[in-house]
Amino acid sequence: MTEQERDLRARLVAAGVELVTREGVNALGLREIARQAGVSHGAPRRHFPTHRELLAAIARQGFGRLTDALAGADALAASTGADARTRLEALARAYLGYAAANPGMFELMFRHDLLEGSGADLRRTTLPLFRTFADLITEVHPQCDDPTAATAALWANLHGLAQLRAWGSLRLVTGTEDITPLLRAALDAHLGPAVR
Amino acid sequence: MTEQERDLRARLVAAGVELVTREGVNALGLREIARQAGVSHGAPRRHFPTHRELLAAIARQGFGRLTDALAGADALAASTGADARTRLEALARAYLGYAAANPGMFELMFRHDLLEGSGADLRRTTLPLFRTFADLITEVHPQCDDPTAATAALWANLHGLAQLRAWGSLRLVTGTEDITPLLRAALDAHLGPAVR
DNA sequence: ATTCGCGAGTAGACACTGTCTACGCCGTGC
DNA sequence: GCACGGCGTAGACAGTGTCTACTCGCGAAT
Repeated sequence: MTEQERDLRARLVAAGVELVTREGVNALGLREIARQAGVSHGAPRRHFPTHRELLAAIARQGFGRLTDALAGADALAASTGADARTRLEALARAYLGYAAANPGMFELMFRHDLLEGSGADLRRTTLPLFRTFADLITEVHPQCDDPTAATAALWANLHGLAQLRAWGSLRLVTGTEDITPLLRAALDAHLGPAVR
Repeated sequence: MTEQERDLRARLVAAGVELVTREGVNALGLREIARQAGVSHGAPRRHFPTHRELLAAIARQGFGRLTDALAGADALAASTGADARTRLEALARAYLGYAAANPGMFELMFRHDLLEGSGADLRRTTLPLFRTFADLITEVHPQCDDPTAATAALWANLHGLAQLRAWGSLRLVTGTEDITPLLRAALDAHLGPAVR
């Protein structure tokens, strides 16, 4: 059983991932994905009742890869005996790095109009990711009275940096493509300065 | 000259604003906007060479309203003799309030795939908004060495809160629809605690 | 005053999309 | 040996954005 003969369901998702990575989210037409997978335009219907459910499956793959990237970055940082603050910085860099390296996929993942109906499932896949952040936050801020709020606020900051960079306004405002000073400012704000 | 007889260009934009406010961004088909304005589907082409340029004009209206809302909130706070920190809080609330009250418009405003080509102009319209934030930031943090980065980081935090709330993940994580604790955490992080 | 030109809106064609339906095909179980 | 059910094909259908005649009305120039 070769690559071409796997389950059509997995092949369609793989074709979609390939497409969204190479051409962006508006190249993810149902017929285009079917063409990419080498089947007729009616074939996806046997595996996904509607176009949006296929897109949701593609986005799920993206969330999986993002979670893997974050887990890998955290494991790498933890293996060097880094403290919680440094590990959080590694996580943040991994989040922004994924968004920058996969702009089309990142856009799809948070396009709730395309994922409506399966959005609840997708949102749930971010929960372990969130918990990783929350655990490190409570380690950095032991006497924080609302660690969930602090974690959500930091996550929102990272997410906003990713989105505004993708939109192009950060380069307009800062004059450079490099957002590491912005990331540093955000981390310093939420976690306190790096050196105390 | 009645409401129905104004320039078709303005009427199309008004119809689009109405549509996106009532039905969301995926109701903004070119033919649908034309129907809403009471003209044939070819009429918009005389005023907007392509569908995206019409959408960009609609989004421009949204940015204008957002800027107005922020300016109004800042003026109101300033008129009561509030300090910079309180005015920044009012601005932040106005930003999140606009995003919550006009979810469709807010989504359209940052959908760069729909606004490609006119995106640069739209981004520029956010510059005065950004300067308002930056001025207040330098007032709160006089000896900040990079106020632009601090301002961009705060803006990204607000934007991320707006987007993640629209996406629904904040409610999943915090268990409530109220994001004021998150906003407070973000403001405390970037500006320091309210009471020093 | 008549005619010319042109801006503006209409209507239809075209290629494309997502969804639905009828059909054929092939492997499995009785 | 045969019916059946799952899977992919192919066509129809309504809808979309864009493009191209076509018409109508009005202002200007002769």
